[in-house]
Amino acid sequence: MRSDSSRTFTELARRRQIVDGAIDVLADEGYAAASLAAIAQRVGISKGVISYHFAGKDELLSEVVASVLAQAGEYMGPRVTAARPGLEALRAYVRSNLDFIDGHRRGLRALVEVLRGSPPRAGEPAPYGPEREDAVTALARMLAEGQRTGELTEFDTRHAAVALRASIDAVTELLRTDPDLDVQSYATDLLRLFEQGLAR
Amino acid sequence: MRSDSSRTFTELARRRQIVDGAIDVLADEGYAAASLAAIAQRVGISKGVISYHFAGKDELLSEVVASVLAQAGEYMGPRVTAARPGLEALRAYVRSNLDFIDGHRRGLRALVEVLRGSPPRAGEPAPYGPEREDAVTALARMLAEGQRTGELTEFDTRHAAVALRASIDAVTELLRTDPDLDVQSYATDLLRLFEQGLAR
Amino acid sequence: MRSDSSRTFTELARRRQIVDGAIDVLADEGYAAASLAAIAQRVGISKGVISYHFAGKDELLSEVVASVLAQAGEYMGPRVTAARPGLEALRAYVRSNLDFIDGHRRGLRALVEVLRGSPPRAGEPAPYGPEREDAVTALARMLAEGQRTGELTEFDTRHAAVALRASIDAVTELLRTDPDLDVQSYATDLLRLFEQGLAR
Amino acid sequence: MRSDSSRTFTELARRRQIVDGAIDVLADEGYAAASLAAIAQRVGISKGVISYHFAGKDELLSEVVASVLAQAGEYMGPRVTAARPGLEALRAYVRSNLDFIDGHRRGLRALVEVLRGSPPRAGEPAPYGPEREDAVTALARMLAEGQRTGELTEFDTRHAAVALRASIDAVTELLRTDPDLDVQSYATDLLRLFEQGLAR
DNA sequence: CATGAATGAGAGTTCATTCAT
DNA sequence: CATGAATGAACTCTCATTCAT
Repeated sequence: MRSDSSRTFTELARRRQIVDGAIDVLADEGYAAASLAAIAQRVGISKGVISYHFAGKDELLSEVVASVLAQAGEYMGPRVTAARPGLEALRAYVRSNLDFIDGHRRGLRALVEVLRGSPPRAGEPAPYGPEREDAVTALARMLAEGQRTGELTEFDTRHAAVALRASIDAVTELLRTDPDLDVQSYATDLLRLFEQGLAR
Repeated sequence: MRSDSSRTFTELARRRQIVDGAIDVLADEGYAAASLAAIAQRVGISKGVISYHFAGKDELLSEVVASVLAQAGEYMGPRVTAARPGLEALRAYVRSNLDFIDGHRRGLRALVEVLRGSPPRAGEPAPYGPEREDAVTALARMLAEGQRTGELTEFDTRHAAVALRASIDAVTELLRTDPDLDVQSYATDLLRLFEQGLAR
Repeated sequence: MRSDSSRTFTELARRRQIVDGAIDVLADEGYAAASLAAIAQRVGISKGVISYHFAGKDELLSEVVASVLAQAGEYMGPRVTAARPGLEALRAYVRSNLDFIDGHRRGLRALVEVLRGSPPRAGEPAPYGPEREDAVTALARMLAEGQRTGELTEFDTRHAAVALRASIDAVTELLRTDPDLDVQSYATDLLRLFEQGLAR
Repeated sequence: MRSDSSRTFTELARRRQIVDGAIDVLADEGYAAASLAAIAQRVGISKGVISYHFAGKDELLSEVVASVLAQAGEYMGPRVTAARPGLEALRAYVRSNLDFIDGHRRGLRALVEVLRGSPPRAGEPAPYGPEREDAVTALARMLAEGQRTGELTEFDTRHAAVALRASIDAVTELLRTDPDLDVQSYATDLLRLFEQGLAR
């Protein structure tokens, strides 16, 4: 993979444009309908351009995932960092994550489509499995920090992290069928549940 | 849809065999690779046989889902019914559900593949969305029952049900990357978390 | 081809039943939709029965054609024979033919479907070409007879026969789009046209 | 449907080439044998190319029909227009139509194959039924014009038009079994028949 | 840089036919 | 006699990819 800095400005702009088009198609029509032809049409370019700028469909979809994850990181990072380590950081994490999900529905929808649609390849880890694992691990670390500060009781941090991440991720799916879901309220309830459930 | 009783013994056996083959392929190679050709090859029959016994791929995949859900129902049903309504029933639900997941990994893997892979059709509800919704609703009812018995405090039962179902479902995904996961232990932790989190 | 007399009564009844079913499907749904499965379903038997009673689909369709042609012959034959040779016989031919077409729309529709749908085989005469040719020849003979009696002038009888047969056959097609067509009136006009056109 | 002018020169050439190949296969082997594979093989390209240039088989076959009809129009139009309205125009119509049929046997053969082979779709008019109807109507109008000029007597113009069109169309079928048919002579006989039959 | 054109593999589906029971 | 079951070939169509221009 070439780094961003090795690319010209125009090239980066084209890639950005294509990735955005892919997100649009994925969000609106789903993984199966997100053919290169459909994406090219949405962007208003020819299929060849995509092949020219991306090694293949896989790289394009990776870029979609990376793009959304990067945005999420940019949004959540400062908020979590600003919080006091431990319970407060956990709250910031959950709140900012759900805020982000609520505010970037299309991007999240596209992300989930790629995660769900990508076929596993024999002999390789599940597609985007490492990313998931990293997220769980990071969350487990925050919970452990809460234990260290004494705000949280003893429990298996990985198990709790798995449950919490799943509970957060469920919202994207939920929003599809119920766009009027009050995400803020869900965040509050989720935090109350986990705080009380994991409190000392 | 014809009923089981309108089918001959041989036909039911073939359908069963094909459904099992589909589950195998789905579990091992994922949704995208589960072509009729692949399934037929796995079973050792020709593609035409599948078309002969099923109206189409959709019906076959529906049968895969129905089959696993029916098995789950058979396993969980008696255990939940036997328990005292309220908290005890909730415990039976979570335990038996995770037990079932642990004991039917391939079936669950296949189920998830179908749920994830099935492309949405314009103007229709998300594929198997109703089934998901039903599961959440059933769980919410159990939580409400716990509130009525006084074992659980007041909270949004739907929100909690969403989180709990997501936390349970996460296990199937988890088992793919970590087959050694101690599901029993996860069940215990999950129950502790939710019981304490939702207790009066 | 076995003769009728070499068949048991039951067998003949079954063949009749299947041929009638084929006519129904052909008339209602067209050649392309007239699969053995569709015909078997319409009759209420299994596909195998058809294969048992007919050497193949070709023989079945031949039988459909033969059946309708035989009916037409039974209807028209006596009427034409009863007429005085020459112009009167010609009138009887055209009238009774159009009468028959008008009264056996489904059979004619089926007949036309088979004639149109049957794919030509390399090295063989056009399907049912001989039957068509026979019909033209017969008609040409009647016209020649009219010339001999002096009722008709000199002209190429084959050319006129071709035109007349085509003008008659056109009615079946016409009836499809315009079921209210007044066939009697068409017959009258057609006869006037040809009589005057070919009169001495 | 895109217009010709929105297509590149190369694309138009390819479409032309494919349409010609389709005509060849249709004329030589009939509708049933005119699969995309057969057409592609005849042209010497891969099946995909056809799908690339045509939305589907239907569009290709429509193009075959349109192509032949357009050629016919180009040939007949000026000849009919140049003639004095009434009987003379009618003569020009019949003569030029049969001339065209005689000179474009393969195209006509292909046209007839498509017309005959195209399966009817439930709820829609018969395939290319409107085109047929238009042809009959146009002919009826010419006959009516002949009545207005006093060259023709009173009769049902639609009935006569149906018969005349059928008599003309019969030639294509006839040419298949009898390639040596003298079309000119047939045209002469047909005109004499109809002129005398419809004359005042 | 970008395009249009072409490829070829693979998808699901249909269907006439065969055969053991 | 009749059936249900199975076959295997052929069908149209889709799509990621490649390539000459």
